[in-house]
Amino acid sequence: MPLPDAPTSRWTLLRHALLYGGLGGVLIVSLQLIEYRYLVVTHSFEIYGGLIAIIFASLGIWLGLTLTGRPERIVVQEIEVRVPAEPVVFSPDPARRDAMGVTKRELEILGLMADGLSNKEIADRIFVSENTVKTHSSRLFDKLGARRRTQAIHVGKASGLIP
Amino acid sequence: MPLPDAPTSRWTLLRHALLYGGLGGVLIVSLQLIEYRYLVVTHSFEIYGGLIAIIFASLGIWLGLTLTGRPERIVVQEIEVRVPAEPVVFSPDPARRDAMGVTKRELEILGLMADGLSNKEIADRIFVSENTVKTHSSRLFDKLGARRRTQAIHVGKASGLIP
DNA sequence: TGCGAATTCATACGAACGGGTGACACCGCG
DNA sequence: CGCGGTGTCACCCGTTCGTATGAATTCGCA
Repeated sequence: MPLPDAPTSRWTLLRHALLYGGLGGVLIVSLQLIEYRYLVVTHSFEIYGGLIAIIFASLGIWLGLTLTGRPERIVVQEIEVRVPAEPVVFSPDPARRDAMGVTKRELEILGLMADGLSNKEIADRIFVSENTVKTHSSRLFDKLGARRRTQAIHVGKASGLIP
Repeated sequence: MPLPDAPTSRWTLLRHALLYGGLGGVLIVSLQLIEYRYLVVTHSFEIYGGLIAIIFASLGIWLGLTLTGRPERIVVQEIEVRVPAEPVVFSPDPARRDAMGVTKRELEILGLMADGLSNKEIADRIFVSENTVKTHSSRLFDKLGARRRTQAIHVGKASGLIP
């Protein structure tokens, strides 16, 4: 109950409801068939009722245990073992750069883009005109297969071009 | 559209449960009525069978819920998480989110932004209009102190809002 | 049950962005 | 020396983005 995002989703609930209904229908039909064919003789009601009672009681118990979910709470404790991982200082790897045909200037602009700078701000930062930044970024987008600067940043990070 | 992200309030859950339960009940009752109208004379025991089934199923559920001792087992699983390259397996931390007053929807949009999607693509992805995405992102920029989406992504990553 | 927050949608407008093209200069290499 | 790659800059045009404003609806909570 205290878990708001319990694994028993709405779908699970619905599935159980459907399963229950379906099983009930199948049982009723099959029991009727059985009764008509083999137990129609005498005193079938007792057998019939008994079977229904037993089966549905079992089914109910199973449902009671299942519907409410397993009464066990699994607490997952994550123990983080930090392995060296990436070097803290990002090294502008020329290999990755050349592999994609990205020039130094383009990579530089990509990094400034990732820092959230606009074209104008980038232009002022590296002392070129805004148009120059545009041409660089256009070529960069071509090489990265991106259509937006955000996409270029995403690809650049995924490719290890920028930290 | 209710994607699995939505919290799906308890009320909605309850409503669906009641709906399907009610449907099942109506089905059973109507079936029994039909049966009663045409077969009550010769097959009245089937009604009793149904009653027995319902009663024993309820009894079984009750049994399953109460009689069977259900000790709450707390299973603590300790998992060693080795971090190779990327920082940590990112978990959407509501604390960080609340600390900056960012709503779930805004955070969701920020994440899609960081994946390089345009407003239109985000709108299509989460089934809202582009204007809605614009509204969300505007408010998000206010809260993050950003003026561009790239800047918002940068701030979001620096703040641990997004991986 | 009422209220504030959250979500949704719309319109309009200016700013930023991206594509396309053309141009010029520099540098290294054959 | 020509040639390709790179860097720089400009213009135009269409798209996308961001802002402002208003409003309706739903949700969560007291």
